[in-house]
Amino acid sequence: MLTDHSTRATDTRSRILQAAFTVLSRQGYENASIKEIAEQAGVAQGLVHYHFKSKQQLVLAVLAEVCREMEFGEEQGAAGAQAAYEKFKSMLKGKRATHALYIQLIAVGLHDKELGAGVLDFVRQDRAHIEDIARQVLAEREADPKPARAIASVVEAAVLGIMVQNLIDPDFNAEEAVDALNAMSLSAVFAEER
Amino acid sequence: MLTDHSTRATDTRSRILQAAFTVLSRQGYENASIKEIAEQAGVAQGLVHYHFKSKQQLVLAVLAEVCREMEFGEEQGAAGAQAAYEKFKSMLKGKRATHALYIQLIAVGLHDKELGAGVLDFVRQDRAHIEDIARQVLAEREADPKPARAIASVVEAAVLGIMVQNLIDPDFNAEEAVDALNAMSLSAVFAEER
DNA sequence: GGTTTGGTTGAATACCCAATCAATGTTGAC
DNA sequence: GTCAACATTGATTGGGTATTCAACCAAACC
Repeated sequence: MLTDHSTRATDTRSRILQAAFTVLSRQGYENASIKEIAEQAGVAQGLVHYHFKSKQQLVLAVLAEVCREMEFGEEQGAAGAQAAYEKFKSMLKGKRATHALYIQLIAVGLHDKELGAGVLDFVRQDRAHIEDIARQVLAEREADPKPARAIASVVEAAVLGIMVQNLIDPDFNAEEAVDALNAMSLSAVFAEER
Repeated sequence: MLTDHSTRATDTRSRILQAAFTVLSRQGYENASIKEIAEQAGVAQGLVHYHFKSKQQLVLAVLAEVCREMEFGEEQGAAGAQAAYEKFKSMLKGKRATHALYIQLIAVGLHDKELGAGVLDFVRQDRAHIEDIARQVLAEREADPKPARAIASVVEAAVLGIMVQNLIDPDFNAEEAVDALNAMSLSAVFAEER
C-alpha cells in the first residue's frame, strides 16, 4: 500500500535508525551488533549495510538524529538562559537514553576520527549557542562581552558533567546542580559589572 | 637475580598494569585486546589471565591506578582551592592519556555494572573532596555552608566537561576555562555572603 | 636430589562480529 | 506484459576476541 520505492526505503531507513538508537543507548557501542539492530528493526542483517555502508556510518547518522533531539529553543537574552536551564532540567529526567548514547559517542569518538569530528561539531555548536546567550545577557547588563567565550566553555563543560553524574549516580541531585550552575553563571555576569 | 617468586610476580603484574594503561588509553576499551596488552608488556597472553581473571578485572585494576594518579593534594581553604585549580591546569596539558582513559571508563561503566561502580566511587570521592574545600572557603568567609554540596556538584561537573572538551577540541582554551571556573566558583561564594 | 609451589608459555577452544554477495522479491515505467 | 531499478534476504567469508588448558620452568624447601 506504499506509493513507490523510495518512500518504502526511507521508511525502513528510519526504522533502522530508530532501532540503532534503541540498541546503542541500551548496550553501548561495542556491545551493539548490527545483527541485534537489524532484529530490533525487524529486517535482515544485510539491509542495514545496504542503507548504511558501515557501522560507523550508521552511528554517525544516529548522532545526527541525537543532535536534533538535543537542540534547544531560540528565546533571547536572560529569559532565554532561564528557558534553556529549565529545558535542560527536564531533559535530565526524560532523555537519559539520549544522554547515555551521547556520552558513549564522545568516548568512541576519542579513537575514531570520523565520529570524533561529528561529536566535536556538535559540542562546538552547542557551546556557540551558549556563548550567544551569554553575550546577550552581558549586553543587557551593559557589561564587557569579552568573557562570554570563557563563560560558555564552563557552562558547556558543566552541562556535560552534570549529564554524566546524573547518568551514573542515582543519588545525584540534578535539579540542585542546575540551579547552582544557573546562579553561578549569573553571578559571573554580575561580577563583570563592577 | 630476584629474591623469590612473589617479587617476580608483582613485578610482572605491574608491568601488565602499565601496559594495559598504555594500550587502553591509546586505543580505547573495545579496541584494546588482551593479546596486544600482553605484547606491550612483553609476556605471554595467558599470563594476563593468570594475574587478572578477566579483562574487566584488569581494567578495574587500571582504574584504581588512574584514580591514584588523579588524586590531588591536601592544602586547606582558599589556598587549597587555588592549588587544586593550578594542578588541574597542568594535568590538562600533561595527563591527556589518563583523562582519555578516564572518559573511556565512564562510558564503558554506563553498561558494565562492576566497572560502573568503580567509576562512581571515584567520582563521588572527587566530589566529596571538592565539597570539603568549598566548605572550608565558605567557613573562611563566614558564609552559610549549605550550598557547598551544590557548588561541588557543579565544579565536579565542570571539571569533567573541561576534560572532555580539552581532549576532543584542539582549539579549546583550557587555561581560560579553568580561570573562568575559578572566578565563577569564587563569585558563587561571594554571592552567598550578601 | 627430589618434590612442591607458583609463575609462565603458547596453542587450542569456542565464540561473536562487520561486511560481502548472489539470489529473490517488489515496484513503477514503458 | 516485460524490463530495469531498487529493496530485501540470509548464508558466507574472513577475521577477531576472551578465556582455558596442558605442559614447562625455576626457585624454595626438606
